[in-house]
Amino acid sequence: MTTAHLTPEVPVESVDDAIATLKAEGHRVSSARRLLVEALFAAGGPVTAEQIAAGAGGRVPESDVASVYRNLELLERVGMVRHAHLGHGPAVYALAGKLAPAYLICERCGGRRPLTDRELEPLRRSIRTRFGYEARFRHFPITGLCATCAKRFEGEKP
Amino acid sequence: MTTAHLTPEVPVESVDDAIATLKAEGHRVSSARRLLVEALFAAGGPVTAEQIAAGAGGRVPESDVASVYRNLELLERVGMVRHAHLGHGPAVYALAGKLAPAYLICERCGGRRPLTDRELEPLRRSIRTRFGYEARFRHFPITGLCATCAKRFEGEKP
DNA sequence: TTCGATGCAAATAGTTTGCATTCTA
DNA sequence: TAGAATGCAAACTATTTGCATCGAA
Repeated sequence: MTTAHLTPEVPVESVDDAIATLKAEGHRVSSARRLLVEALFAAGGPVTAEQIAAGAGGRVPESDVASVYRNLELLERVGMVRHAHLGHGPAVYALAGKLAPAYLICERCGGRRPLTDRELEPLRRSIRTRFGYEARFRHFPITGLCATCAKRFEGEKP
Repeated sequence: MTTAHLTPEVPVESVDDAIATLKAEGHRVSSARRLLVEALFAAGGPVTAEQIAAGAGGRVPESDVASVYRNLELLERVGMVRHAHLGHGPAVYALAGKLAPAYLICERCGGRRPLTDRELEPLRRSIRTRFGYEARFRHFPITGLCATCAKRFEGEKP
């Protein structure tokens, strides 16, 4: 694990923007890096490293998973990418701003409900006030039961 | 992954109590199972499967990791044990009631602050009211920055 | 004496690392 | 053309599974 999750987000508008940002930070731009950025834009939302390597978003010949991981880490250090663990499987990665600041995930049906910063603020404030923590909720999901499953669950276990 | 996290907790008072519970449910009691239960009681709090296999709590010769995992899963199905993922490493397991219902974990220093059900209730209520979710927070930590690190962090990134 | 439980080894998933080669700046 | 980045293979961590053997009931 790195401390990349403490990096401030650096949103990029386009592939070219991303490439320019990389160059500006003194990094080289290889075809693997360009493909990665293109795949992230094409995906538009959270994807796994494996998906990207396999050619997410229609990109056919993608690069090696090892390179994908290495470059995702670079993009994350730069702030263009963020990742989260939304369950037991592989981590998901997305361009800054394309990964919700938090997710409610149902332990029963797996349903994923993204939350906005606005929706999170009351929770954050409550935790700040009562425990002195700056809760982020970003790296792991808030697990529980969605309304539907909660109802069904009650019924099954009376 | 199983759905064991939906199992209601079945607290046990002692090793003998646990053994009796297992028998009552029709399970056999092997020395590996007894050692596992003893290790969990000796640990008193969250431990990893590896730690147990290595002989946590002073138990010297413990059993194979595979058996430890298999038996932890059994105990979890029965409700005597619960596990959580508190970070990127291995899962931690504890006897029912010995694992806090949620943890605040600092992304910076790694500090772990257990929360009580009483402390969690306002958060749960808020989420219930606003999103219709029964949030549990049990399986993954609430990540963020503890008061100390939040202060230091602000200072470093003005 | 039977079937469940064990230990061992091998498989698996996700991710990381070492290294010779390739390519960018 | 120097040094960074790549692909490939191998290592690694956490966990699961197959299977022959063992042991509890």
